[in-house]
Amino acid sequence: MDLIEAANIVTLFHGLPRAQLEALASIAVLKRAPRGQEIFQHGDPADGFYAVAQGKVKVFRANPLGKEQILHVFGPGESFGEIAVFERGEFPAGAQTLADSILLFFPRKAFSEAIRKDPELAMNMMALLATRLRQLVRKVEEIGLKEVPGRLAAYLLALGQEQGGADIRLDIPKGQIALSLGTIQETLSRTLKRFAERGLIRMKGRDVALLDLDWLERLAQGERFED
Amino acid sequence: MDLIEAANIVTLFHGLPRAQLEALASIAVLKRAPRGQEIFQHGDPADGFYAVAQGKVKVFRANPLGKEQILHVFGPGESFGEIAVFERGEFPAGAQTLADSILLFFPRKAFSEAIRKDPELAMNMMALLATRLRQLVRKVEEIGLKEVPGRLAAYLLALGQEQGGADIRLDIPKGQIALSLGTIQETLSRTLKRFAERGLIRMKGRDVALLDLDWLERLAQGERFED
DNA sequence: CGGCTGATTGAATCAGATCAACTGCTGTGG
DNA sequence: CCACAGCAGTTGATCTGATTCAATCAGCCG
Repeated sequence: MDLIEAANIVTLFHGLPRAQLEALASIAVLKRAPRGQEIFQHGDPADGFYAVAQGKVKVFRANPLGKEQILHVFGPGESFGEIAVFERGEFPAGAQTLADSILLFFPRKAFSEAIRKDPELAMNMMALLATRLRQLVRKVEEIGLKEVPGRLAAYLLALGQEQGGADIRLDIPKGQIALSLGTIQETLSRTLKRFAERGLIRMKGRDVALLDLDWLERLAQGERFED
Repeated sequence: MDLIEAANIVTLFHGLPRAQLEALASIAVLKRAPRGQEIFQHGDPADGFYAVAQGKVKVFRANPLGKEQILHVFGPGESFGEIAVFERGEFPAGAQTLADSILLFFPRKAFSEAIRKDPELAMNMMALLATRLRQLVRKVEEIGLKEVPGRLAAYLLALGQEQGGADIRLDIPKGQIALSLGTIQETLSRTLKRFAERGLIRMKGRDVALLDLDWLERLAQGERFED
């Protein structure tokens, strides 16, 4: 995979003319990172942002006691750490790969110039930041307002959308899903089991079949899960 | 208060030349809203964003059961609802005044053009979105990772920064503070009492004196509150 | 065949929510 | 100026969802 090819799949760059794409590719640095590799830590000096060409990266915060809250898991085409471009300073969260990955790194200064010169790119960036903002708003809502069954239902339905069907495959370990939902592995395990017992889903290893979409939908809306 | 004067205090517009400021003021609509007024609801069609010239506005999400999570409280100079500029669609949260307020409304279309034409304004907007993102990341961390005492300590310390001293005055009702911390009034009341009993703070009505900054700091870092 | 990581299950515990009653303050109108 | 309505805040008793601690199990790879 070469730089141009990699840059091409970054959604942030969609709709840009070829020349501009090449210019961006020329400032990018290709990085390979095996599964489990740390990209940056919370508090590291932030002097650029990343895009995922291949693989999976989680962005998270952790507290001193070791508990962790995943903010988002990014896949191919998505970028993360954009805050670093506009605010000098430190990354507000850490990032680590969940699979062998290929990343593009865009140094702050060079990218900042590119964006100042190209209004189209700037608009794309603002749209991206707005989307990210919306995601986080949803996350705050989920964690602050819904109980675990509601969050799980929302997660499963989102996966269904993404994978286009009611038969889905969990793409990351359950423990990581739990951290993303603001809970822990044990609780997730129990909740999945309850879902299965009530006929909401059928589960076998990492494969899940969504059986009662209607009920899941209601749970995701915030309705209580009464057995 | 006239439009220009109002637009001048919006931090998003800081550093812009006078002419540009006037152009922006010319597309703005001045709105007065008494305390308790709803600005927009979650799900309303979003065709512009707002800035606070005077007063206080809370932005929040609520679930069907009536529970509410405040995302942020905005004061003079701050703007909210910017997502509406870049993503057509619906507001992802609701907004309501917490005090008699004067607001500026910027219609999506006109502002969108302004931003496309003025790279300086675009950079300001990106910086603003990045800041907002950082705030939300912190919020997710607080709610997902810290217990109520930790969140409260962080809130009090932030107020201390803001008001420049260890003697602070709660600027919104305690019930609203609770909703912002992802808890409820009763729990907040009890936690404040515990803080006072341990000598962390002294409280009289809405006035709070921060006595043990060190301990508060440690709590805000995520350390447990053992009595 | 161990050995490791991921996952499940059970029992005990706890922080915080809920329900309910009560206090105190403030502004309004007789 | 007092009485009363109404909201904000406090406090107590109880309940519960979720975490914690601990043990066990399943699957996979070298």
